[in-house]
Amino acid sequence: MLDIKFIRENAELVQEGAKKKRIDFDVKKLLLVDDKRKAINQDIEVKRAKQNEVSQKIPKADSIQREALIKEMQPLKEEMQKLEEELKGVMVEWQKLMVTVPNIPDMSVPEGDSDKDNKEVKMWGKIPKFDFTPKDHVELMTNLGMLDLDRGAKVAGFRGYFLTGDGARLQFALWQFINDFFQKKAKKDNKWIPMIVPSLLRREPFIGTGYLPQGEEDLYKTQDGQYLSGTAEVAMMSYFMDEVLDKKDLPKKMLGFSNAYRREAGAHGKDTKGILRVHEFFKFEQVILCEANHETSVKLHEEIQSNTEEITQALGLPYRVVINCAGDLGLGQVKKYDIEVWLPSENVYKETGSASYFHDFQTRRLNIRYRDEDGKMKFAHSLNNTALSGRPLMMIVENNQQVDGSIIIPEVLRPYMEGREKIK
RNA sequence: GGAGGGUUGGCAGAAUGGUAAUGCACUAGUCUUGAAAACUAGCGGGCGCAAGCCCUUGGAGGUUCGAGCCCUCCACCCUCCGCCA
Repeated sequence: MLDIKFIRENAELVQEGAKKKRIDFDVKKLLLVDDKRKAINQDIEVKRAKQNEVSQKIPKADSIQREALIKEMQPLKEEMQKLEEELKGVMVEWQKLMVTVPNIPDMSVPEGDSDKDNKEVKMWGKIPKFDFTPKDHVELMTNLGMLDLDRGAKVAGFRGYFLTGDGARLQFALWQFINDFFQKKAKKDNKWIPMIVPSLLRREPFIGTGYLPQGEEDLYKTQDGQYLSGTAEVAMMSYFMDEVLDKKDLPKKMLGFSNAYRREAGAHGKDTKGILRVHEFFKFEQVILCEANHETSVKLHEEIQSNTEEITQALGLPYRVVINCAGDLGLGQVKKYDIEVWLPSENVYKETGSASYFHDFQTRRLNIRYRDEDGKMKFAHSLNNTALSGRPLMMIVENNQQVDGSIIIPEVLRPYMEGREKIK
């Protein structure tokens, strides 16, 4: 959500931003509705001032005057009721338009229509060269008893899977590694509070983070009206919903762990093999709330990005970083980096995480504020990045495979795997 | 599932249906070598150069000239009972 005042004063900028994001949005239409809103509002305000004025006289008046005053107020009441009815209609339209106003992409965000236009900004590691025909993770993991897709489908349906034996152990090892990684960071700046967060959530957090009302069909919904979230971001960001934070506690840095549920409604035929695209997985997520300052947002954005790169490097996974083009940005995002890890079986880099910042787009919706030194209330800024999604597991398997089908365990994970070097 | 109680500013906490006290915290100023204390002002949001006006008591409706207060529905919190683990 953007400030309507800001939109009014920067209509052109907002329109340009929408265009750059390839989002169909007409700022003029909103401003027209807003004009109507303001006009009716003003009319009501004047009438209400009159009403307040007379109402204050009534208790002090004698009974004859009182009768007269009440009689005088009756037509005013009817007029106001009519105006309020009218305003209600305008407000419905106004609200509807307001939640569709996209945040403005940063200057450094490249033009483009889709993820094909994302720009590579960094590459790390060596793509493995195999002197044998590499296998995909399905074959490797199934052979090693790490993954059971047949029973996954039998029990959970399409895209269902079980991680078994060393598959489960390796996944646990990754989680422990991530947790320790951030514990070490926490020792330095006393931040990075670990949290285990719910994924069965009320509607408000999704509206607040910008996943609803647009993404209705991407989410699972329960018969009680809650939704299952596709990322811990939704719950973590909403943790401080409707609260006022102490400025001295900022930035808040949180490391959250949760289930992630994705309907993948638009991706029925896509990535149907293996566990690249699944309906349910676990994920570590970094979320930061900071002071309302662009430079601070940018600095922390780089920080959470570098955290994820450090992790990926520690795991020895070759990756590249792309800056998302404007057409590939979400409604609220100002700028986004994707980190993509090399997937040998498909000969491409595949996304494993995504780092974005929002300025106060989310916090305005979620009503997360802090009191600044000047005594004023301000909406905080928010950012988030994946720390570890479900994908690195299969990336490790494919990149570290040996000719005999065994898997070299990344050194940093060995302490969590009884010191073993290989899965065979 | 049943019964009852509750939700007011950053926090605590008042308000016979007559238009949101007060305290604490916070910010600025005065005083002070500095701090504390004391004093003064500000301290939810919007419009306005200003005077000032409007909105704001969990949310949505209703009754009324006027609703924090009365009525209806909803959300959440607490206590007890039942059920399950």
